Amino acid sequence: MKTAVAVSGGMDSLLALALLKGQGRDLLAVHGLFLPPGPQDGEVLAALERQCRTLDVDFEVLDLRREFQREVVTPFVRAYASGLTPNPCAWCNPRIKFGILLDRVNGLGADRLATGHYVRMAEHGQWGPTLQRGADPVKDQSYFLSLVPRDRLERADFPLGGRFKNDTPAFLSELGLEPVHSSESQEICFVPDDDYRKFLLESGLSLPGGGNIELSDGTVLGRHDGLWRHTQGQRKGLGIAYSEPLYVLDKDVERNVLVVGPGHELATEGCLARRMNYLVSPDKWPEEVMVQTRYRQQAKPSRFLARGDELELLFLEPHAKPTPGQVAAIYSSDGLVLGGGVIES
RNA sequence: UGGGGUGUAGCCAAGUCGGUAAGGCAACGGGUUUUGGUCCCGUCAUUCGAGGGUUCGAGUCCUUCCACCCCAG
Repeated sequence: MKTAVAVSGGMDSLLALALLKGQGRDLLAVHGLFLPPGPQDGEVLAALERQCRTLDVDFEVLDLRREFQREVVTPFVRAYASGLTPNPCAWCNPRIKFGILLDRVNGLGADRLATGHYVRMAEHGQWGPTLQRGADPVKDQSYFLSLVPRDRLERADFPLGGRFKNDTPAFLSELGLEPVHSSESQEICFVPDDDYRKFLLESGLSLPGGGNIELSDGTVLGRHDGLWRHTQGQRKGLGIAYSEPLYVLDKDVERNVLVVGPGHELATEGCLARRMNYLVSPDKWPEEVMVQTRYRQQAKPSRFLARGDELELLFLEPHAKPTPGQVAAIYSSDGLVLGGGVIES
């Protein structure tokens, strides 16, 4: 029984590897290649390999660039072009990491896959193994894993789930380990300079052009250069001087109009999520669930109505308008992930 | 051409009995952050349409001119 550990070169996956090694597990470190070749690749791979040798763990490199392009990058670009705001990190987990990568490590003799995510798998009395928020509330990444199917999560290990991110650097140096990448790479991993607009422009896909910026009553305030440059709830970048801050309320794709308004107009009563990934069958859910429609947002209480792979949510507290294309993660009040889906409207 | 109104940073806009330029928006910079966003912090008028005058001191008073707006015609 062997466990594969996905190592990126960052400190979290390194710690995951070290912790599992300390448990005496039979390990295989795997590094997935997702991005087009870069100048530092050779160096990074060599460093990773050295690191694994030090820890006495076998190391494999898996080329998943094609798959990543097909499953994450291309859908990302298409989503923007069609007026949605995609969440590539949330897709990468079910499709790549716990999808294709997990399949590939199976082929290498590992039946489980461990990652450095700050989430936990809890054993619930009635629901069985269930995804749970990480112990560290500021680092919890369960939102990004809510689209991963349950049978996949049951084959996952998250050694960092009970730990706090702040402790990680010190703990690593105690172990005498140093990450290959000194800095955390945030933002979208495949978008250079954190500039998704430039990335879209260079993607070669034809993008919709400019149109009006209007208030919800139809008053024209200005022009935009393409709906894909904006997203619901966004304040910056409108370039409109008004008596108060204006936020994007809606992207009217039909009319190519960006609808904006003051902050209080962002409030909404509910939303519809589709392509639901149920980690716990909704007929077992409590009457009231907690819904998170953005990463790093406080989950809000909500009622729900499940219809097949659609979930209608009725917020019980004021809630900022969710963004179509983003993920709605459903939690129990004690932080167990009941499911996740893609926001439709 | 008569009558009225307005002119303060990119936009909106406070400026009281003259005392040495609020605030909001936008923009820019930074922080937070495994998506987009949000949020937080910081920067942003030696100058108040232009000239002259009164005054120790004027955006604030007087005056001339200019520009724009509205109602008349």
